[in-house]
Amino acid sequence: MPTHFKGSKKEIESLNTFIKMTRATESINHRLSTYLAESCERLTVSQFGILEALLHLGPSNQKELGRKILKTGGNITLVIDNLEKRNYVKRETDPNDRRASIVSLTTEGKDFISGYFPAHVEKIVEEFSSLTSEELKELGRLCKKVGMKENN
Amino acid sequence: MPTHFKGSKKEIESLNTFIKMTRATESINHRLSTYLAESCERLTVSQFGILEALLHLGPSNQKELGRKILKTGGNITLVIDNLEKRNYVKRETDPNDRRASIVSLTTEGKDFISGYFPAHVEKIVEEFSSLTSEELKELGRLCKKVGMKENN
DNA sequence: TACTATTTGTTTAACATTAAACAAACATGG
DNA sequence: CCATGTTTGTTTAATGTTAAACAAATAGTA
Repeated sequence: MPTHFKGSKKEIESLNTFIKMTRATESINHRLSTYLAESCERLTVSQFGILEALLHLGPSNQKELGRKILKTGGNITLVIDNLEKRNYVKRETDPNDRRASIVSLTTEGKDFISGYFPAHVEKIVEEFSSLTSEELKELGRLCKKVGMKENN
Repeated sequence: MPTHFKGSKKEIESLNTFIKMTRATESINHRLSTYLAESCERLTVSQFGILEALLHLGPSNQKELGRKILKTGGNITLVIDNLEKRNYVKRETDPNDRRASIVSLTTEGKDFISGYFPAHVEKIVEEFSSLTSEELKELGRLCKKVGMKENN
């Protein structure tokens, strides 16, 4: 559903692209999130994000994890609390800095995420299956170009 | 930060594009949301979304609004409750269907949203200013193509 | 060494978000 | 007309999300 706004060509095009981009991202995430919740009772996208980060980065402190998945400190605390409850991760005080804790995957967590990840990848490939290889690359390039705006 | 995943070319490209797309959308939304909260004390993106929809569609029931901004019924109730508290919207029972309520902008809400909206547009134009006209259109086309996947 | 600035995770408050359950109202079909 | 199915908004429970405030720990400087 395009915007009802009446403005310059540039304005309308920008608004419409923003809407399409937001819609597409939300749709994909919704589908991924639904599939995830079905595959592992009520696991959420943010919890998955932490597990994924730990799988690839290895044990990390909360600050690093927050930076990796772009969430705030308070949020990380909650998400990790809930993952701890599920016994997917454990926290240990960092011997080098007692303010910090090192978060790592438990055996259970490792088993889950390494088992699930290929299905996750499969799902994502499926989400972009309507695009050609060239289009996929171009979409990535354009998103990166837009997202880089504030890095200058 | 690209994925650490080792897989086929298609898989890696899909994952990377997904990450870029998500990152870009979140960045833009974060900046818009910050600007919005500064412009009107603690107004949230979802509240703005309802106001925007009402500005363009006129008085609507909650179901329509939920469909327009792609949020669930329970969430709409909360967001509108909070907008009502700010006296930006009002609810009236629909005379044709007593289960439903018609939500409309108050004078205050109308003043705010019609005054703020041009700045919102300006911000979005700015967010996409790194793209050429052609790129902007192409980004929109690709996002639409991806997002349409589940409409078949 | 002492003081100040910075950092790390936690807590708090307010709001968002979903799925599921529910009640009232409406629509449909026999 | 009545019974059944559907719809609309609300409530509930669980989780997410942010900014701000805070305390403990660390780093830097005089």
